[in-house]
Amino acid sequence: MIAKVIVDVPSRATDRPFDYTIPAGLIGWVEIGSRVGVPFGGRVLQGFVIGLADYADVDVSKLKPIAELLDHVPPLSPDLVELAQWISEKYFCALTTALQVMIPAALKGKADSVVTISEEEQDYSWLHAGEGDAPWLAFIRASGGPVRMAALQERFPDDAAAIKQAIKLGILTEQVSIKDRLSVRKVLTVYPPDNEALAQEALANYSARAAKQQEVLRYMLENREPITMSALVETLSTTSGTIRAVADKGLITLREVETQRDPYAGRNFKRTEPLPLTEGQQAVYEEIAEALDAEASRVFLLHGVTGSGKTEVYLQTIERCLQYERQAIVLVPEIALTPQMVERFKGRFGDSVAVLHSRLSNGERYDEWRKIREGRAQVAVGARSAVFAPFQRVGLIIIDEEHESSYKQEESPKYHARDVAVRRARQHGAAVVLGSATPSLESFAAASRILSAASAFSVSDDSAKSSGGAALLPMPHRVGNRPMPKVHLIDMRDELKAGNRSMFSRQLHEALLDRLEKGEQSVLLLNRRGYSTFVMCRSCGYTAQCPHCDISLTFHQKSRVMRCHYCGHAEQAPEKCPTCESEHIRFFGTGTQRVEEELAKLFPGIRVIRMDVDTTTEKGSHEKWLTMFGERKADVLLGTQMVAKGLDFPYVTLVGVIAADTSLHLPDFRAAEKTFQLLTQVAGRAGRHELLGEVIVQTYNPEHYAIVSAQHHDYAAFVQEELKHRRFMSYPPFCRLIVVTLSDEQLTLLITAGDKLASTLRQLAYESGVKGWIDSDGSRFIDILGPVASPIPRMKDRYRFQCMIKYRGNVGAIDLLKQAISMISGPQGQPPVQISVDVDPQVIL
DNA sequence: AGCACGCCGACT
DNA sequence: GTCGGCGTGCTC
Repeated sequence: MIAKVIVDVPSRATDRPFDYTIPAGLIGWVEIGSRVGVPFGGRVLQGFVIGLADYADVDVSKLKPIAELLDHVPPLSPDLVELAQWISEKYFCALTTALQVMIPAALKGKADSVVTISEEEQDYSWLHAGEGDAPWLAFIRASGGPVRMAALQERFPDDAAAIKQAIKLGILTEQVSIKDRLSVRKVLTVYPPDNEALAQEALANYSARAAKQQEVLRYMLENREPITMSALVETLSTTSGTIRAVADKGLITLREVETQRDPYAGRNFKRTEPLPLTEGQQAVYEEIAEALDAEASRVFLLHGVTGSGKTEVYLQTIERCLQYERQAIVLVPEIALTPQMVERFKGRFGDSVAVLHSRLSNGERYDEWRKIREGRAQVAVGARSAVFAPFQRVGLIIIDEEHESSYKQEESPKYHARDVAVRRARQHGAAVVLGSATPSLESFAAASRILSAASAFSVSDDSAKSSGGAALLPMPHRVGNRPMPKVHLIDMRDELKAGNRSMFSRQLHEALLDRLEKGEQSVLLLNRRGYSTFVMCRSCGYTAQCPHCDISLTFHQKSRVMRCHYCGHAEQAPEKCPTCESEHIRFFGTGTQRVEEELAKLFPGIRVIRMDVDTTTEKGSHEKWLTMFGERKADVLLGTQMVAKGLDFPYVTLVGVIAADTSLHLPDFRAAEKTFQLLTQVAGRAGRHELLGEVIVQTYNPEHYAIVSAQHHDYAAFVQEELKHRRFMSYPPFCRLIVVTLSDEQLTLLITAGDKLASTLRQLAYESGVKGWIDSDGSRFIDILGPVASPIPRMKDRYRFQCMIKYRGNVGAIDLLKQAISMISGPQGQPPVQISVDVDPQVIL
């Protein structure tokens, strides 16, 4: 039996299966999806088995056996291995990279080796200048067994060469194995007496001086249940020493017991029952239920206005799904994965919910993952990567706020969770529900059949035969028919004309004052996308730039340090301008900070919670602020994007947007869409309950369609206008994009390679039979733009150029690109410069 | 990615 | 004469 193994080296040259024999002892254990340690080029690496075969593809004499099997149960299943293969092809990454994102970081094994002395009685004094054994050799001898290589290196850092030599000469034998980074958590547990008669007797005869010990013993005899040491200490208000003393007498037993970490341990989630559905919810529910009943892999776009009760629909469709003994995955944008959100799922489904988010420790995430794989959880709620939750039979995948760009991973593999979800659902015959108040144009186009199916959904690229597309399920009304909040646009140019130079318009000022008097709460959004805190000289215009990347340094108030977001370079902020020596160097602090100061000035005694990167980096701080706000310990919640998502506070009756336009004019074709989405989302935070809500939007572009449509809660109007622009400019959803970034330290090399890639690609496209490569009817075309300097032209001392490929229809763009790259690469496939590919990019800044 | 093999400069 | 620079090639 031969195992096809993908080794954990993410490079083009090794991105293919290598064959290994399976040692007799492991036959039957090694499966597709197994994680193994294999000898590879003189060392032992972690690898994944992606196939089993009777015969090897290479000469049998070259084969080596698998060195070890790393898990009893394979961490991946065949369907996930297949999904990884799809990801590596579609998103242009090494297969091992795709496999790695599917397992928790705790299982990313690293080689760990031990050495032993091969022949004990030899005289090795010749190894070093002195008498007898070298100190490191003596150390190994003294230990009497295998010594960890890492320990040896740490203790004898100067003898690395000698130790290596000894291994080579066969004096030392090295044994390598893969060690996981995971630690199983153990808890010291107290067990009741085995011998009750003896214990009863001891209890009666306990020395009067050991009352506490007696109490411990009595407790254990009465309760007869194992209890953790810490809990026992707490209940009897004693010390572990006392308990140990009882154990030393042999009356009770102490044992280390493996436990699961539960990040939500000790939290009681109030059980909730399904709510009666409104007519609109019911109709949507039935559509989805029908697909669940039929085990049909269908995609639904649930377009529900803010406050229309999407979550309740999710909960009830999940319940339906669970009835078929199939599992459900719920994806939520990281930032919306708040305790409020988790509570709703835990409240309905209790312990069968596993929660996966980035704030968990490696160990916690591993335990939640195991809970899923071992069938103890039926529902997984999590961010992007939860789409890989290792369920056996997925019946339903829900993607909440499907338009969020955080579903696209920006590092390799640069996958989009929405597209992966659709693909995974197809494997399992599962339904996909994409929910949003402001669907992405791509999803909306797919659902409303504006375009031919083949160009609509990313997934339909590889199967023109599948109908692609999605079914549109609208929920246009709020629960209880609550009105949408009234949105006022304030033209800030008029404010300036009227002599108001403050960042608050007179209307917003008044409204804030009003809420303060009534004791109601307000949310203030500072739309700060694309604007960071930087250092600038007011006299000469100098701005502090990173010496390695062409980008402004970000100023951190606390430490007065300027830092580069891309490479981490940091330096002290200067006292005076380094070019003109002027003292007028200004630090433009975070926008939110300035707003906070202004608020304090205008409204003395106002209680403000500020949420931005500075105040929410600490673990749990995000929750802390929101809880405080929920308890009405503040009048105003001020923040960036993060205050716009999924929050639901009954006393919020005013939402103010300080500058709606900041994201409108970014050089990104999605700028208008992002602005519309943000305004709509944040407006939805107001008046969700009994109290009516009001929204005040300050802008310099009160006639822009993105802002006007948001004012009228008119998604359809926005889409109609935006689609016109997209069609005219040939952007998604009217075509698909691939951005290829080339980077190198040498500019000349880079330019040559860039030109070569683009011309090769154009030639290939021309030859590929897309006649004239721009098809006149527009149903199929491919267009190659560039190379041009990237928006960040230099990063980490490397220059960057990019090409953009626009295409539509089944033109095999990814294959053409693959071909072109291999044509400009060397014989081993080594590219002349570093090439990184982003398929369906979300941010084109 | 690492590591070995291999062909040209400054040293005991 | 050798030690060692890192270019090229390979890892089942």
